[in-house]
Amino acid sequence: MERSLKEHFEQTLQEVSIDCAIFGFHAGELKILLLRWKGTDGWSLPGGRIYKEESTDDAANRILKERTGLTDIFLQQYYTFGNANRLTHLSKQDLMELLELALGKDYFHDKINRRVVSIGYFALVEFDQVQATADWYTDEFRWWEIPDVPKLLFDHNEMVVRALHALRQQIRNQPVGYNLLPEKFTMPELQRLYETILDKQFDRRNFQKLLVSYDILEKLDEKRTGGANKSPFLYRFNKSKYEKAMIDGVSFAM
Amino acid sequence: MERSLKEHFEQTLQEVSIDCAIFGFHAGELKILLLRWKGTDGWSLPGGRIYKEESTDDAANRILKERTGLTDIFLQQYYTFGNANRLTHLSKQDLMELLELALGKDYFHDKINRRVVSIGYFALVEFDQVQATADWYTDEFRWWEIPDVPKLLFDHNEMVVRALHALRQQIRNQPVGYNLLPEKFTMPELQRLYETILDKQFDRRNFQKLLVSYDILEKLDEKRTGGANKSPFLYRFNKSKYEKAMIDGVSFAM
DNA sequence: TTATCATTGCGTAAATCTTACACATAAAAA
DNA sequence: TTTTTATGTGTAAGATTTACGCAATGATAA
Repeated sequence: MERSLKEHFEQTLQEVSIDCAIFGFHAGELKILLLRWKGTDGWSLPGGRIYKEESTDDAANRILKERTGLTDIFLQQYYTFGNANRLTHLSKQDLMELLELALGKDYFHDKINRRVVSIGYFALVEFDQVQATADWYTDEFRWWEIPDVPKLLFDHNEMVVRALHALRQQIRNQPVGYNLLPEKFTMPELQRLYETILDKQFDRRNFQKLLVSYDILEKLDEKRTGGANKSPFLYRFNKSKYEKAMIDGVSFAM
Repeated sequence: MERSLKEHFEQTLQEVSIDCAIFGFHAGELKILLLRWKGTDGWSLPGGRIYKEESTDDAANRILKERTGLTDIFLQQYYTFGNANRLTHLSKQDLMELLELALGKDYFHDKINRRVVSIGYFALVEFDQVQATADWYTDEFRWWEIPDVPKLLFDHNEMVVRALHALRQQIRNQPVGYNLLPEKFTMPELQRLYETILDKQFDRRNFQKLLVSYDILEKLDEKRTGGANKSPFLYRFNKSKYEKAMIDGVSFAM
């Protein structure tokens, strides 16, 4: 009995990885950071493994730091992917060729035949702060606008869809923007962020009223000049009030 | 390079398990199914491992079937637990004694020193339909009312808290009741279910109006007699409308 | 220099949704 | 037969959300 238990456990050992959907906001568009696998045209989300002494949250933060240089940013687990066939949504042939190119012959046999569980995290980062770097597997990174995201490796398209869904869920119950916008921003910029994430237009007067009602914004005396119109005021988040609102929750019901 | 990659992967192999918070509703109370480990007084959530050919969802459904005899019930992943120390929230000493009792000497060394990632699922079941059975590790099962849940093994108290939170989130965006109530039920019974899950009282007239507005209920000609009062009408869910509402979502904002 | 254009700041009315509450009625118990 | 308890139904007040008007400002074009 004890022996069979032990064998049973060894049989059910898994590869567990973490994949991060890293969202940024730039030029009025929501973007996601993708990596291209070495010598191929296959793209995927940044990911990695969990070390022995790490929690999954620690591993996700480490991976994020390795890819973007950033620490202390918003990062949240949203779903764990464990379809038995999640590595083979491409044809096995195609996948083998890609992985062989990227990793050398030795590896792909294991990779394809072992099941992999992946914990999905999503992160919100300030676009301009990111110093992206590729990893072992990859030799290029690029920010993609959400509608332009190509067909990705493995089940990563599903990951993007679910991460986006989680982000949209998030925005309706907690404030969003602290990690996505620069320190100072205008109300139209904040609105554009919400509109982009939710893919929906809002009345600017009602939007302003609602966001001001959260009591997390400080209106500054400065204005943003340069546009061919009346200069909008700059705002910034009050960090402690913002954090309180993250805990207490808000209701964005537009 | 290829070799070190391979070694790296072997080093990061994980145990992945699934733990299920199984909620039932009986005698006006929300209850959760717990198992007692063999020869000990340590309780835990029902759980198990993932076989090679299974998806995590399949594994969760299988575990649920093994413990309750039920198939086709509401089951949803809510969080993946991966704190490095999640098996040692009891003192190592205490845990070793418990596991040795339950499993024999051979096992516990592995169990304690290897990190385990557990995918949390919660299920909603019709209490009276459940034929509960214990598993390898355990020799007793019992339904516990939520406030009475004792200190559990591992990090399972945190799991219960998070599962309950996920259930409460759920109920505010999708209808609940199909799997928790018998086929026919009265409006006060449905209200009691909502009140128990959310731990909050509602005005019965407003509750009825809101639930009726979802257009998922069929009012029957029958009444429930026996109470020392006016007999309430029986209702049942219209399955197709209920399923549509599960997809489209509802807003329970009381 | 001045008029025009695009967009912002600010405010109010209408519509909708949520909450509070009242009275008649039925089934069992006294 | 009367009392007790809880149900069935409806309406008004309050709060929130949505729709929309108009004056003001900064850049640009005339």
